[in-house]
Amino acid sequence: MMERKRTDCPALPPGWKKEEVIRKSGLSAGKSDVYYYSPSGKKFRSKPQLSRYLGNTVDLACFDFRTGKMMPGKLQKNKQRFRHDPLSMAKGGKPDLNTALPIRQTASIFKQPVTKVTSHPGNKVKTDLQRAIEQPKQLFWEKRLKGLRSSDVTEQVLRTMDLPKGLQSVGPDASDDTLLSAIASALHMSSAPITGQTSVAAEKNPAIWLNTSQPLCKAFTVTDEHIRVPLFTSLRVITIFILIQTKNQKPDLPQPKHHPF
DNA sequence: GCCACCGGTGGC
DNA sequence: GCCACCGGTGGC
Repeated sequence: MMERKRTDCPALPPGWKKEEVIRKSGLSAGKSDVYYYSPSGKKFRSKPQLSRYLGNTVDLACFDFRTGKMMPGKLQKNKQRFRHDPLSMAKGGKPDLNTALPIRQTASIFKQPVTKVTSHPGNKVKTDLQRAIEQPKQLFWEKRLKGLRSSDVTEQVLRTMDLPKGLQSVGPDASDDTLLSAIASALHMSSAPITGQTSVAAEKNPAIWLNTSQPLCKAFTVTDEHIRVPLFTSLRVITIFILIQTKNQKPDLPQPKHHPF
């Protein structure tokens, strides 16, 4: 039997292999089928099947099953509709109770769900539709960014950016270090305006009042003075403020595809 | 019973 | 018309 090669597939986690098999006979002779093999050897013959298996751990939205590559930009046609969207509901779907685990916010390019810890496995979860629709979020996830440093090609650690005047962080164990990362992340991950935490109560009891769609940063206003800051202090500080301003004016700016860290 | 392989078809 | 997806089955 001819040896068919299973090749590594860099778009998938380590250990996954891709195989292409040419049809030898029949009406479809000459066409090919693409299969994937998990590290444990399980065979997959379609994207939906792969998607069901990988769940939240890998985002296959841009994954092209035939070529095995991520195709950024044009999101691959996504027949997988969410069960709470209007189109699916019209077709008689049931609301999604959304028990899927949220994605861990890390610097890794692989998306990992948070770890579920169940102290009483026998307990039934009460359904609360209102709550079930919104995706749970990790509070204070920016703390993970602490201590991350960027370096140049020679692995020389780059000097950290100076913080713009007037920025203050919010929450336990907050530092300038994480504040900068938090703002940079917010700029990259959301197309909404970045305002910081506008609720005063967030400072007293962040666990309850924190706005999870905003970085752990006290509310701030960008002034002309910020932008007129002398050039030598830091070009990048100016860049960050211009980014904030631009974004607040035009929420539709195209966003970078990659996390900054 | 398993699975490699090709057919059939729904959705575009 | 094409093709992604998956059903069905022949050969083991």
